[in-house]
Amino acid sequence: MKLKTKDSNTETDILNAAEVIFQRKGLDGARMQEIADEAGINKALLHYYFRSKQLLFETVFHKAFSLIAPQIKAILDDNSSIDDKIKNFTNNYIAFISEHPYLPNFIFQELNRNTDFISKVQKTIGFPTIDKFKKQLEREVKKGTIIPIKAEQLFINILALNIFPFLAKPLIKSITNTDENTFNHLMEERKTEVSNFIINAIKRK
Amino acid sequence: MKLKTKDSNTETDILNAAEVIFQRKGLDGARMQEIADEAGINKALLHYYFRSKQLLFETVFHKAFSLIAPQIKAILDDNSSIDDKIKNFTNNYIAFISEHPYLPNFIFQELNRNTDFISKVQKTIGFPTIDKFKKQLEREVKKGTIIPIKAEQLFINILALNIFPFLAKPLIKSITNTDENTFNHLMEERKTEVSNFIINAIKRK
DNA sequence: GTATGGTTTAACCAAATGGTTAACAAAGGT
DNA sequence: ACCTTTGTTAACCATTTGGTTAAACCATAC
Repeated sequence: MKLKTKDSNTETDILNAAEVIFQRKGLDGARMQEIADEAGINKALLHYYFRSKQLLFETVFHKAFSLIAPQIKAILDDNSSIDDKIKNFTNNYIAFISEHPYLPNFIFQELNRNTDFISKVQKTIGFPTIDKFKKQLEREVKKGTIIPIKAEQLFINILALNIFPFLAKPLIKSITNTDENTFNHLMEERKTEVSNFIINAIKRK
Repeated sequence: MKLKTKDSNTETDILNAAEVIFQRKGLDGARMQEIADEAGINKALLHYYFRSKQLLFETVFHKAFSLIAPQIKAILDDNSSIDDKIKNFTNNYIAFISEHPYLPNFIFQELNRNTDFISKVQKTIGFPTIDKFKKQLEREVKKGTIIPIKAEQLFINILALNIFPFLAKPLIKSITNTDENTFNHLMEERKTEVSNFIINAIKRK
């Protein structure tokens, strides 16, 4: 028998369980019964609290996306220097994902499967645009501290180098023939490796 | 009524249809009936030719993976210089994916969902390891033409910068506020942008 | 022509799945 | 004590889904 403490009510139990199952199996692969089991409750309760699978899923997705959005916002809307943005994002993001390894896959997969999610989420979350970053970068390029590069391309590169390894984990582990520990060690190294790489790439010679 | 030409038999019709549906919806999201409709045949024929959904899926996945594997192999096992490897892969891969935009998502998603796929595929396809590339890179680093960097990290970076934009397409389009055409144009630019970026990053100053 | 073999289909089936219902339990207010 | 609201459950339901079957179709060989 499950005892409820003050901070463990059924609703958050369900959300936590749904998070685990959806991130592991995706929207289509997840079973409502499986989520109920994971939460240790009756299946009908899922519908009592969240009406439908779709709504439960959207709640989970929204929550997941809310965790990542601010970090991207930091690159685009922050007042720090380009160098600092790169260093901070690299360091913070890799640390963050190491705690939530399923998150990137979950988000990108469902974003691709259901394209209108992004417009839905865009409305509810304060969603960043690239404009400010663009101006900042143009200033730096004009100053001559940075080689000419489009803001869009640099932004893509920053995201790519940080996020991709976690999306491609099984492939990378297989090709580089590394076990879980060695992979984690590689990611740990990337906290500085990646920012050095980027800064080196855009620095004037 | 569908006429069969010499090179259009039912089996390849099914494979083509399955490719489309599986890449669009994933293993769990795809419906056998939908694949049959796409192929313009009776659902029972799917089982006549491929026994089960799982086997049909594995055939499609295997085929998809076979398209990408040789390109990765080119980085790792080729005899060309590091610079050429980067230039060629960048140029070829981006061109290739522009023709098969669903491919990367499909592969990485299912690779994450079903980890033992990779060992299955590894057995049937001549699958590259990183050893040769590692030695080549160590030689270059010792020569002093390239800054010190681990082969694993450089390899990850090359893949990341090339593959990630296609995985993150919906997010990127949304944040950079670009339409389909502009996105494609950005990718076209990356054919040279990415290799310059990488080479700049690893070149001795 | 008709026997033979692979190919294709409509109809069918059992299991699984998201969702509902009605009854019951707990909690809280009066 | 009694009633109302909220939370929880077992049983149930309609539909969907992967898969099967038995009969029909059709080319080719005899």
